[in-house]
Amino acid sequence: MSSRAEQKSRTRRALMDAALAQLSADRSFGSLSLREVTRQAGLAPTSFYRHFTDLDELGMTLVDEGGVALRQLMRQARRRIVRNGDDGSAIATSIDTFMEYLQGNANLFRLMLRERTGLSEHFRTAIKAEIDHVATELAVDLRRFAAAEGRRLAEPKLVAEAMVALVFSQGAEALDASAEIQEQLKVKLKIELRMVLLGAQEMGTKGYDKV
Amino acid sequence: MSSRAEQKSRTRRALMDAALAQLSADRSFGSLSLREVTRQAGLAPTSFYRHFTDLDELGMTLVDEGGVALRQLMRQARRRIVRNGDDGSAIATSIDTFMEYLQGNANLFRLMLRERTGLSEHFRTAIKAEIDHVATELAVDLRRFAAAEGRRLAEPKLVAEAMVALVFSQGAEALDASAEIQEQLKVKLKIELRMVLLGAQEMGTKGYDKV
DNA sequence: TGTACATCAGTGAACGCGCGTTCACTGATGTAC
DNA sequence: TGTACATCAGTGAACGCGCGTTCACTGATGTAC
Repeated sequence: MSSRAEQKSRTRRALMDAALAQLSADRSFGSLSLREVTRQAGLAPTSFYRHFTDLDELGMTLVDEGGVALRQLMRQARRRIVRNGDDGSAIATSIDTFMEYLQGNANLFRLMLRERTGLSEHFRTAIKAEIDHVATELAVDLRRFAAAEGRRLAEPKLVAEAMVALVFSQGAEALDASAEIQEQLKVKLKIELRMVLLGAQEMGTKGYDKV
Repeated sequence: MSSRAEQKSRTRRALMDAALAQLSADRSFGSLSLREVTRQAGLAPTSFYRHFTDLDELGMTLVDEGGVALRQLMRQARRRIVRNGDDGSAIATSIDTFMEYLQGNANLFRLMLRERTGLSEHFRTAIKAEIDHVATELAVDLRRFAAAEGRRLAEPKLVAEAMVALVFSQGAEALDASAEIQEQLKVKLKIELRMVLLGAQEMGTKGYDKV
């Protein structure tokens, strides 16, 4: 890459980081201003247009990045679980991996969580697609684990969706919590996920009793 | 109440309704403007100050209203369940009640959902408190139901929190969905809640096996 | 290697706009006698 | 009931401010020969 192109992509990155930094304060993406973002990146407002047509385009780029990071997270969790062997702590390992990821990508995650119910249809759809992707992959894993243990699991996709919903819900709380509170959230989350999995196994084994 | 005071409270209501109406479009509360709200309410911008010191005060009033509505919802669901007798469909009845409420108070619910992860610490704390209140009440009910049926239920509070998280997560999706999709979401939600409850009963009966 | 020209990331001035807030006001409603 | 005065919800003009966007520019980097 030419040094001019390198410089350009560095600046582009600086703009994205500036936007993420603003999100870490109590800001929704929709309340960001182009001038603030460029100011934080140390650029003139007009320079923004050399990189993005508007803030929404920058936002969608960040959502894409969040999606990529989520998939990395899943892969890493899977690798760790396999490495550990099946010592029955797949859930705990996944949660640990998730929480580590949360620490390292807090602002990216904040964007996903905040705009999932946020401003624009466009954003919401994109984020929903990323989350759905995670749930689908998880469903495949759950099916595989259940089969490997010779267990029946009712509705693996629903189990996965419920788990993802719970993880994201706790994740939102964990974002600005102290390390101590985060530990408590991990314990709670672990029990909640167990309940879902156990219930699904029961339903898979004994059929859908009314509750 | 004097007619002057009545008129004043009508205007106050009009401002709150105008803000809620704006939220129904793709707007987060933080992106509302005082001028837009007063314009929609048919008032001069300056009139706003006769009713609220700023938009945040109006917002907190709406959050309070959302909390009241949530409690009404719980009471209504409980009444219906009792009326139906225990035909084993307590979950279905609760979900139906919730979805009806969602329809009737869409904008209020949107505010709660959107600002739960949203702008200000102040808002988030207030909304979290309302949701926690719901979970606590639900935990009491769950404990009672379980006792009535002579079952053990592990961690009723966690079960309640997981259920509330799932209901709110699906609620967010249901908000702008078609009637058809909403039916699907209800079915999914019902199964997910069953899983949690069944799993908790298993854990209550057989102890906390590792998963 | 040296020279002449093209590209293009970043700039600074300028624009019109909607914003929140202030202020002194108006006139209907409420109150005291 | 009638009169004089007080209250106060709602107003319109005005303010300074930060915003997004346009435009013509600069000067370093890249390219052709």
